[in-house]
Amino acid sequence: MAYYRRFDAPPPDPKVLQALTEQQRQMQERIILQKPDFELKLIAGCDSSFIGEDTILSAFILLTYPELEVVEKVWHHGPVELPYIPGFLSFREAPNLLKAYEKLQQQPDLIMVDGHGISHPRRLGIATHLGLQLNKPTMGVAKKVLVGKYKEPGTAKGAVAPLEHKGEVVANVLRTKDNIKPVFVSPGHLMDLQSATEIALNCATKYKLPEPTRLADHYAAVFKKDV
DNA sequence: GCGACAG
DNA sequence: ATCTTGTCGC
Repeated sequence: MAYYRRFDAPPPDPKVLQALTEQQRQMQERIILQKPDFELKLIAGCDSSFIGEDTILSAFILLTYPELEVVEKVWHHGPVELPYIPGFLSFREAPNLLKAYEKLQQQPDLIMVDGHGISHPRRLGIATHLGLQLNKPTMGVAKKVLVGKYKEPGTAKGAVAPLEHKGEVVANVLRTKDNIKPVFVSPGHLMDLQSATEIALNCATKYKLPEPTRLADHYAAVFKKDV
């Protein structure tokens, strides 16, 4: 996939891009998509926000499942090294996410990431990337499509439509709230599409975003005021 | 050749 | 992601 950049941003170094692509090709072989082999009791949601141009703040919110009660909130902020390039988001955000993750007292059974899992040009969205690095089950919930085609799902909460890319169903377009734009749910690692979709829907209360990522998004903004 | 492109 | 006002609708 060709990358694009904002008209005023400096072009990414082709050599760096090539190296990152190669790294993704290697990670791709380690991806495991399977029915979850755990009982989901604790689920974490994570998200990052930016402070200015070169500082990133990542938050992890730990919730019980299926009650969805918050039991932990942690965050970490630091410098970012790379610019945002579609298809290479994980290299920009994962380092800081890992540091935030280490601050959790309890380990989640599953991590819900704000972004894509395998619904990515090389099946290595940030959710998958993070899952591989942590060797933890992950799934992605993205607000916009990155690759693939789909037909609009029905307008009622719970309606789903497959997102296909290169002949594979890589995500489900899921309506999490009546008459509201759907989200894109994909497995990250040690997870499967069916389970990820069910979990996303079970975590959808009265908002578009399922609670784990919605709260991570919310608190990332709140924590920003503390730095 | 012309679009499209997570956060 | 972020920069930003008012505004339409439940």
